[in-house]
Amino acid sequence: MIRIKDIAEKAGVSPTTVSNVIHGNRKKVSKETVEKIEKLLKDMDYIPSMGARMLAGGGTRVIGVLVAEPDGEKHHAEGHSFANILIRSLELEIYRRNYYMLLHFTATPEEGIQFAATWNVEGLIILGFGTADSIRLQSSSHVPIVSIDVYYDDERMANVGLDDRNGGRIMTEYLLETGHRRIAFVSDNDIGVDHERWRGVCEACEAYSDKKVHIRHIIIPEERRSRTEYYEKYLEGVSGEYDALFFASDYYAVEALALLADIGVRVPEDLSVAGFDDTESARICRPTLTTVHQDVEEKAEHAVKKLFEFIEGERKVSMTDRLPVTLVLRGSVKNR
Amino acid sequence: MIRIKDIAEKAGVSPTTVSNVIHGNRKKVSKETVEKIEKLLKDMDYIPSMGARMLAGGGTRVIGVLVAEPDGEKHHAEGHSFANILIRSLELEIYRRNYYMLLHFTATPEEGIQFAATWNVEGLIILGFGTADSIRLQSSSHVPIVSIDVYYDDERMANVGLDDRNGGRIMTEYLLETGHRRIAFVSDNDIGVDHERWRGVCEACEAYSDKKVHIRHIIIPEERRSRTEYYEKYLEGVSGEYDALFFASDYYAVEALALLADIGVRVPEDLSVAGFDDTESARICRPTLTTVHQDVEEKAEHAVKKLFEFIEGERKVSMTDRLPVTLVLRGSVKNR
DNA sequence: ATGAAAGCGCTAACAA
DNA sequence: TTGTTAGCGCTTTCAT
Repeated sequence: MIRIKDIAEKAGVSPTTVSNVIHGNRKKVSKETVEKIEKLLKDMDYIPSMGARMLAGGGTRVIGVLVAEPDGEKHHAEGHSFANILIRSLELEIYRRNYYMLLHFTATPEEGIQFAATWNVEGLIILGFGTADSIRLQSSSHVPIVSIDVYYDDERMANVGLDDRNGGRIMTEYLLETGHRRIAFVSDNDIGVDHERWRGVCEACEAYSDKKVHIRHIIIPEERRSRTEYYEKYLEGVSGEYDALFFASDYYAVEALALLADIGVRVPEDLSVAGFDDTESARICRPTLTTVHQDVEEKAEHAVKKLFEFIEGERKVSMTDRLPVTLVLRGSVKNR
Repeated sequence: MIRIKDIAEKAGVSPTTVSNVIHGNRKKVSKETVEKIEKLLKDMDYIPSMGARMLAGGGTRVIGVLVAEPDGEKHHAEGHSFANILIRSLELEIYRRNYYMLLHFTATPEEGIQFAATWNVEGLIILGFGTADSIRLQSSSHVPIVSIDVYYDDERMANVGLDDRNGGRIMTEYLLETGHRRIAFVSDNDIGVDHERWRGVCEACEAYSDKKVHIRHIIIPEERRSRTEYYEKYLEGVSGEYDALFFASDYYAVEALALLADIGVRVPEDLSVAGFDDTESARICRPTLTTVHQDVEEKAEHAVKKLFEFIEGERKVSMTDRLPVTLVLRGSVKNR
């Protein structure tokens, strides 16, 4: 292992000078020295020791990414297929800035805090946590934190999410315009993101001229088994009761598409179906899924950008950013 | 921040003793002292400094996970939906052993090596790399490395993968038994994993009594656009030419299912379709997909277990492990 | 423009 | 069973 000291000796200068060159403090070093050292650094294949760096207090260059681990269940990991892309994009963005990503799946915020403290991370990106847990994390840690997809009562927390309400609204407007009057919004909860999407649904209906609109929010079980049981009971009658089913995620929508096909309900002829997210599956299923598009990579980029604004001491970092969503029209919705 | 020194002072002992308690060297410390220190550690909320630990040479407790970044393309990330679960399972296993996972998506092996050296990782798990890159990584780094899903010419590298050949074989045997005689194996390459699966296909056919069997290996473009174009040209005639299409991944199989539906080819009536992996999508598509099941979590567990056998100096670590696969019969294949 | 020196928190070899 | 001590490689302050 080549140390700064080794380079210094070879160059006939002091370790301080080498350190200065490494950190680009070029005002303190003569041009010739800089060049000489830089060549040596390369030739001798110098690789910094993160341990020493961390200890010496130069910053750890570690960003922690905390992913909420839904208590021992794995179905979630499968459902949220974009967590994959998100994590990848986060790492790309973090590494681009010469930082490193320490990824941890944590069941409790407390453990997450300990994790962050142990590594003395310079910043934290958290995802999948509820409001309460996110606040707990924010308040018990003093490093910059950016959360993804959380809704706070006040707007003092740094967060990047989607314009979920608008997503709910534009899809519902579209459904209304295409003649749907009995619309069910289907999600597995009524908090955070899904609550906002549902509010968007409501707003669109309230603003609509034709008041003979029926909407309902159906909450389905999150756990797959229970959900299947639920569908076995209620899916049969659904096409008589509703014109359109608007699911809070493509995952649920695609699943429903299959189950509807099983019981002979034709989509979109008998019933329209819409999703949210625009994942790969929305393009691959049949009929193709009309859905609300979100740009996951943009989300990651934005979150990292924001985190670094914090880290670099930017004063006026916006708190909650809601990235835009767009409508993607495909085959699962038809004019009535 | 609470240091070992602080705890030591409070307890009236030396830092060494505290360190010993922390590391469970209980033979060197009296029982009362252990208890006293442990209480203090908890009460004062001691959190170790990884930087200091790394520097002092007690091991970094960092495992690097290197994921090959297919040159700038993102379709891959979407396709391999199990990378998600794999990474999560890896972290869980690593953390269970009180280690930390540093995740990095790298375009070149060289960068990966630098990454590993910078952090002085105690071990490396690599995935998505080809044979050549994997060997390059193995030979230029002196930490234990376990690769996932790589095929080496010799068996000197530590690797965990699937019994891919058997997977290809059992599916093909099943197809033959159910009366299929013209079978195409479809993948986007003919190396590594896919090559093995294809060999399995061949072996099954060679061993089959009825020799009037036609098999072919079709290579489709990896890039989605080109693949779509390819399908537009050739998919039309496929049901006349083959009885069954056996795809090297569920992802491709499900995609084909949709495209076949588009052009009016009925699966399984006109043509049987099979996949490999048994991902979530195989259950959700219609018809449901007959496929070869692999256990991704087991793969992760196994890889980490193996890596730690190396780290702990185990001499007789097996080199290549091939985890079992099983047949999953669903609706996309029918008796002919 | 360059260097000397202190110290970050911890571990481990050695002493007591 | 417990303590003393010497670094690990780097950054940073203060001299020069």
